[in-house]
Amino acid sequence: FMLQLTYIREKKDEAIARLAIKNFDAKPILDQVLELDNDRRKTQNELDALLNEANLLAKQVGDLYKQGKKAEGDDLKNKSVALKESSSKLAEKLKSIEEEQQKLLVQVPNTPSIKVPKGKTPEDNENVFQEGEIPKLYSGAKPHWELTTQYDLIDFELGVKLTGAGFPVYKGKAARLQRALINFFLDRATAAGYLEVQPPIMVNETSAYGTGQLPDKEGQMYHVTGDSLYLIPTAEVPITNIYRDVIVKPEQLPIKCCGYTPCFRREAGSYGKDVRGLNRLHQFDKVEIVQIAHPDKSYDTLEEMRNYVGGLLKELELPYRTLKLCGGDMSFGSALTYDFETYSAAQQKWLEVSSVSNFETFQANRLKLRFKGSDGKTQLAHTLNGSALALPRIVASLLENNQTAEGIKIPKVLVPYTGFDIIK
RNA sequence: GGAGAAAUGGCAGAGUGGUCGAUUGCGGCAGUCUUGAAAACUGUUGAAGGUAACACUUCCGGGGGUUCGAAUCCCUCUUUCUCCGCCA
Repeated sequence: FMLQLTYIREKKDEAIARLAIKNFDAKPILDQVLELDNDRRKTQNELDALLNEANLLAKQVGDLYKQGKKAEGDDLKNKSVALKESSSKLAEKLKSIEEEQQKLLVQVPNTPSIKVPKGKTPEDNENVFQEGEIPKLYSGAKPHWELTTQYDLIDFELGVKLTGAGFPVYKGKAARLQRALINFFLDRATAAGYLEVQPPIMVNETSAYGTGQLPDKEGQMYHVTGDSLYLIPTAEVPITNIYRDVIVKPEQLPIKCCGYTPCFRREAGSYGKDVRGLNRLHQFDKVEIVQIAHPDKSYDTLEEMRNYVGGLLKELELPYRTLKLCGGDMSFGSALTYDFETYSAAQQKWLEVSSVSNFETFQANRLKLRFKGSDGKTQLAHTLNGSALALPRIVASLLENNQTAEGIKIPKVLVPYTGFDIIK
């Protein structure tokens, strides 16, 4: 998760102006980065010159020994030893400069797209689309955490016994509904051209670093300390890391992958109503879509993904709205993000069910995910991802919005997957 | 888990201390020939830093060491293969 040095070097003012949209004052840190960069290049030049000299000397020493000129060879050898000392000192200096520079760089968020609205709080997000009627519920309507008990669907208490809060147990028709949603989402994604992958749900440190979970968000992941592995917070991590250190062929773009995985999040610091019922869990299921796109096409790709996710919600007959996030509400790595929210009728509030983002080169830079351009030069690709979709809040919305005096109705499109059309 | 072997460019596979960033083959790209294609022939073909462009530097699984000099020797970690054990 990093900006490119050449970009900072060439367009510092633009970077500062754009980062201001995210309410990030970049000038001091970028100035420092560039200062270190000058230092770095200067040091590297000096080091290169020394190493060059040492390499030439080594060759001469070899030649002299071959010719039997031992005394002259020994003489040069001593000179070379002295060179080595100063070069190793310089190499150390270079390393520490690079480390310092890296430490600063990873603190700088991605520059938002110029399309991103200014703002600081969720209230400043721009509602760009809304679909469906907000349903009027009958007088006995309940929030989903009461429905799940009433219909014996989800046992939160049992999850506490087995594991802890935020690890619910789905039973009977609820378990079947989970499976139905996963299959429905995967079927739609593969039909839309996404390659289904089933990745590991634990990743190593390098992968967690590659998509930016480390070093900053370490506390948000479950860490398996014995083997130094992390439980994935989203399938984005393993799926995107498939392309770490890969140079793809330009004709392969766009690359489209999807995958279902459970997701694990510690959600430290959450409390109260926000975590009630299915609103926020430590373990939940999600189908993720990921695309790797040519830089010229990535915003078209983002719109395509946005339409795709909206289509899913429409098929599920859920009222939803699409928000273009303002600078202050965007994530660290995103250049442009659309959030999808479904309306939870019984809770009378919008629930975020998907977030679709273009990371431009920010992730690719860390991942070293590149392609060979038409000019023959390798350059960074753009990465995008989105949930399509996360299950718990979809389930919450389905239960609440579709409750009737007779029972909870299942949307038509899911019936072939569930095998029932109503929960009684 | 125990014993042994190995890790080199997109792939295969040479290279065991000195002009080796690396022979060669395949693949890719460009050209010759051809109406076009194939075949054949010729050339070209890794990445990163650096430069206006060169130069130059670094990279032979990762890390460390020996040496004037390491793909090559030593240590260590990881991974893969073979055999044995265990197991959904």
